[in-house]
Amino acid sequence: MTTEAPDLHADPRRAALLDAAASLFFERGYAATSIDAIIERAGGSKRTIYAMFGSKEGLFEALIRENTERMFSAELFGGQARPLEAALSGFAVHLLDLFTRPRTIALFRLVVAEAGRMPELAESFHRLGPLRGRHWLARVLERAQTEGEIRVADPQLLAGQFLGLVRSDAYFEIVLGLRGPLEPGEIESMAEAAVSTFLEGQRPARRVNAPDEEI
Amino acid sequence: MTTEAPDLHADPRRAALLDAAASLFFERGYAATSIDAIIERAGGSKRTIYAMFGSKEGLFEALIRENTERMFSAELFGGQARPLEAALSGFAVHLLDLFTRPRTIALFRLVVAEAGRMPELAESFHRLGPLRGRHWLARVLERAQTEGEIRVADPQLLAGQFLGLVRSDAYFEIVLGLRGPLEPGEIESMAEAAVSTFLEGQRPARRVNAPDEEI
DNA sequence: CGTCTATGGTAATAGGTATTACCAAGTCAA
DNA sequence: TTGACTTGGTAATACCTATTACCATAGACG
Repeated sequence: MTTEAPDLHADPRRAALLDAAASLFFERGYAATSIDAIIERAGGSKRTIYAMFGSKEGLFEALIRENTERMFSAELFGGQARPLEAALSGFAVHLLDLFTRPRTIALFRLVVAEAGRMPELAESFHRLGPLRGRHWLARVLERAQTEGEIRVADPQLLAGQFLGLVRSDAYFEIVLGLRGPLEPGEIESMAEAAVSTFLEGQRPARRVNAPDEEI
Repeated sequence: MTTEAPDLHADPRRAALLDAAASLFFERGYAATSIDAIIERAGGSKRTIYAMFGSKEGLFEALIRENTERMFSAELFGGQARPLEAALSGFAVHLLDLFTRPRTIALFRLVVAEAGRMPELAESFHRLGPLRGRHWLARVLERAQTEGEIRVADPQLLAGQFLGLVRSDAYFEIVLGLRGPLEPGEIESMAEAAVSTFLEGQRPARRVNAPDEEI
């Protein structure tokens, strides 16, 4: 009883139930996963689930929220902010690494699948997860503007552009299960390519100097 | 018996079943939709469904395939290819319009939800839908390279970058149900912004001429 | 006219579902 | 020891599920 968290953490029963439920929801989806199956994997009694989470949907919501918070932990979005090129590269690598992990993909699929029927769930996933990254990025872009490295009309819109550019089409394909998670080398080259296009564009005739161009 | 298509088209029973099934799957998801509910909405008998599609999954696959083909009809990806800027703008507008429609979003959610359990379904959705757009775009970029408008190392990768840039973060948010479909004005300004960043980049210090810059 | 096939309607099969109830066993503090 | 509580285990409730079987009708085709 030294410094006890109010609700979560350090309840092994609760953690076991959430773990079993997460792996089942991840592999079978929400509707196809039964409370019986969760109990069969975690042990214990259904009463415990209903006492702790109220309903199947309550269990699902708690699970999505806590997994989102754990996966998108704050350290990922706190790197150096200067110089801009390095900040963007580092952010892009973190983003690709995090977003393309199998567990992150499974979580995203689950949220997308139920987004039409559980709008608050999708909202909380976005707020606790991806939105934090976009806000951090927008702040970086705003600071770069005050230092004259870039001219920004709308930092949020520009941050959204950069996010899309980094994910490119590869994220789309991974979400669809058409390719497995990315190799570290792929992540780095995709991040470099995204930063380059974002800053310099693809029309070389208008570039003054193109530093590392192959002949 | 003049020019009869081999399997689909012009079978009103089949069309009614697929229509009812589509709207139910779209609003409830795959697992939560029952054959009984489909029959209740479309009329007829369950035997007919099993005679025509073999199983619930067969019905689902046929429905996804045919809806994908219809929504991503070829005309959308056949516009003018020159000048490059106009081609990219037109493509971006079409892409945003198509991808953010409620029916396209519902279809995508369904495919993503089952991508882990029905990989061939996701593959066929991608091949019959989004992939066609990327191939068209890659060809446009390749042609622009031969005309000297752009320098392209890997047309497919660059096409993927452009697709991500156009979708930006807005598509992500629409898929999550956080904002409704885009207004035509939004679509056009997002498309313009994407083309500009793609071609010119965001570092004005290195640009030689920036045509329409506000003071 | 008689088949043949496709369909609608109903019911059977063989389960599975979320949720609540009930009861025995354990846990903890006073 | 007493009481308050949280659990595990089992069973009941009141359905819903995909799939197959059966039968009567209806239209098509020779």
